[in-house]
Amino acid sequence: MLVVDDEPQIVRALKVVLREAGFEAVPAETASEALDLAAVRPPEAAIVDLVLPDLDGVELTRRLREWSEMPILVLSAVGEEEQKVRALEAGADDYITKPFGTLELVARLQAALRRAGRAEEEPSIEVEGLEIDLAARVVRREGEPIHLTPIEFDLLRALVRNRGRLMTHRKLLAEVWGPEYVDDIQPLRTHIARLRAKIEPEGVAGPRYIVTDPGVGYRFSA
Amino acid sequence: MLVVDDEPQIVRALKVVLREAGFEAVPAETASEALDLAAVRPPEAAIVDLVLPDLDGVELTRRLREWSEMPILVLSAVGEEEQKVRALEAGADDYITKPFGTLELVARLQAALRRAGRAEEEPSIEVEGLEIDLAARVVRREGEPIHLTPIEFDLLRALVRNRGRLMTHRKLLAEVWGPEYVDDIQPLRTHIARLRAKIEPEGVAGPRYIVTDPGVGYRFSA
DNA sequence: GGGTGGGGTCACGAGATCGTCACAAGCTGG
DNA sequence: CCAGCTTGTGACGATCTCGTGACCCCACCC
Repeated sequence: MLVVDDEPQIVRALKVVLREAGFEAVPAETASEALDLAAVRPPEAAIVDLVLPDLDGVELTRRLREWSEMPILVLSAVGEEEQKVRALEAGADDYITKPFGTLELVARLQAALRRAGRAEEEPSIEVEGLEIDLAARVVRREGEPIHLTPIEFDLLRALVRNRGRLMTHRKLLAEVWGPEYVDDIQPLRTHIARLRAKIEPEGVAGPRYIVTDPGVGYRFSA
Repeated sequence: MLVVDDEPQIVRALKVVLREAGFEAVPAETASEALDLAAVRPPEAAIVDLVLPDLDGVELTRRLREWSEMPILVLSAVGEEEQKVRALEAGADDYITKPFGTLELVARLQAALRRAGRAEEEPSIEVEGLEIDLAARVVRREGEPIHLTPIEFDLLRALVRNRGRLMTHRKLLAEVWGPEYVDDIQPLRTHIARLRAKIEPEGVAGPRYIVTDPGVGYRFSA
């Protein structure tokens, strides 16, 4: 995440906000520095202030667009319409006027990333040889695809989405079967057994991924 | 260009602005009317007011996103941050607060359209002897052209564009037949069978390309 | 009017999936 | 050590889902 601004306090604020949202901020003070940084290690997206010491943000946007399709957000204190139009026509993905809410900034950034990176953005999880792609609905063990029935997959998904955390019997039943089945524990046991038979490594004593918390529920070990 | 707003003067203003920018505005006064219109003839993009008589703009956005990836711009008089975040998280591409400049609106609309079109598909795909030219609507097996009916081709295209990923019955039905047919599974089965008869190699046990995930949908094996 | 191609509907056999049950094994507290 | 509980698991039948061939309807074209 490239952050281009010559005001240190803005950069510092953005760094904090972005880190909280799970992004790493790479700062640049000038347009030329930004272009150099982007060329060396292409960032996932750029946040560009309109006012910079050398080139302005619109021109920087244009230069970046010559070779990159990364999302670009332009920040500015002035809300003048002509500037917005120029920035957007230069290829910016969004134009945000200061003062802006940090939540809004993050939301707009994520909206831009969602648009741009649908192909690359994979909610794919890998844990020690087990690979789970929630979007594609594919599970692989050591690269080999494993076929799971709908209930098995839903069960695994519920556990993986809360990996590390304990899922009570009732929670799992409510999520997979529906809230009216929270007391039907036996089918849950059966399906956990079937799921383990498919994903757990053979020949090892005790389950590796899905561990039982006796009397309470199951958890996916992180 | 779908315009959803219950205030006639806004709709009239948008119509003029959009026509000047080269777009045709299709007006809808309520969310349900908008959903119906979009289902019958999918627009290139939608401009949605936050306040509507039936559902609010955020909910409408969510409904549209269930089956469409068209650009959606949300308009609102209130500039409250929480609303913006909700709208963007629901899948909106931009959030514009009234009063807005018409030039800005058009610029943001065009930015959204540019982004949407940027993710162009590869026009031709080949997988183990099966060659699919999306642009020319031609399919070849071992170099021999195969004739597919419109539905068969749309079905194959939807599967191939998401190869490796699972396509649920509902997704396929929404994409090929339209969102109002998401429950008509039987025709889907029939057309999958016809499509397989044309593209799958003969004499081999089990389908090579289009595999079934019982109870969930189909996937094009990668 | 007849022919043709596309697409929906139906019925039925085959197969996959799921819940139930029975039983063995393990843990726990007395 | 034993009774009582929970858990894991294999077998089995009921049920749901899928694939498929036959049929019909409709629009279009000669």
